[in-house]
Amino acid sequence: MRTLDHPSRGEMRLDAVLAALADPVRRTVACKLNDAFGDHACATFELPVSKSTATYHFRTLREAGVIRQEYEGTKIMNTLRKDDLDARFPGLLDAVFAAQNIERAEATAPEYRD
Amino acid sequence: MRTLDHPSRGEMRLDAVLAALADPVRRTVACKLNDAFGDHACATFELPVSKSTATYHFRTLREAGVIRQEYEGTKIMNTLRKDDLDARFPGLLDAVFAAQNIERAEATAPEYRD
DNA sequence: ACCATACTACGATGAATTTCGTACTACCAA
DNA sequence: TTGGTAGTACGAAATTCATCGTAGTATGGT
Repeated sequence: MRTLDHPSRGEMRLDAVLAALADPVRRTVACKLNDAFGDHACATFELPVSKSTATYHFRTLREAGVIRQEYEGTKIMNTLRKDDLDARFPGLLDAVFAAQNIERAEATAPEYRD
Repeated sequence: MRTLDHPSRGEMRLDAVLAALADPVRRTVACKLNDAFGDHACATFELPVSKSTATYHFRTLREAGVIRQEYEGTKIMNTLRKDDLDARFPGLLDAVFAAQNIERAEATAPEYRD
């Protein structure tokens, strides 16, 4: 059985979490996991990068503690570590997702902001 | 009179804000501006980097919209753009500062976390 | 006018990040 | 057992980032 290393709550570092979420590809992954319920295999994300680059981004998210990755047969199921993140850095994840939704809304709607 | 460019609220990008705050030196600057009241010249921060590197970090923060920089004689006064950030990305700054304080507390106290 | 102060601009350098292709492994299904 | 699927490992290239030193600019003070 293959397993992957994850940081414990206390091992999560703010540097790593912010750096993980600063990248648009990775932030998209985290947001999708937050919106969609449950687990999702890496392949279901349709990221604008190659397969090996996707592997790199998923690993970065996992090592920062943002997602949990567990083998299920030949697939890897990804889940957002929302409870752990909320316990470690309260409000951070929600604020980032809210911010992301604000920008996403702007991208498709007329711009009244400013 | 010398002036410096700042993004408007609507021009602030989440990518840039998160990247700015992901760096420990820059996050320290932002936190100090949040804690200490009012403006502060660049030189008062005692950062663990050279003067030209400090310039680079302050510029990065300004261009992301995190701080405002205004000349005052030969000095530059830095202020946290808290109102603007709160309006643009509600809760983000507070969550980051809270997270930073959690880590800072761990660094000096016995570790009961996890 | 001169000097000191506070900071910038520029160019260089090394480190880290992001990207990819190719080759590989593990697992499942027929 | 043969093949397909899902993802990794590794090495390489391109880009970005963080760092610095040196030289320079504006401002204020003496």
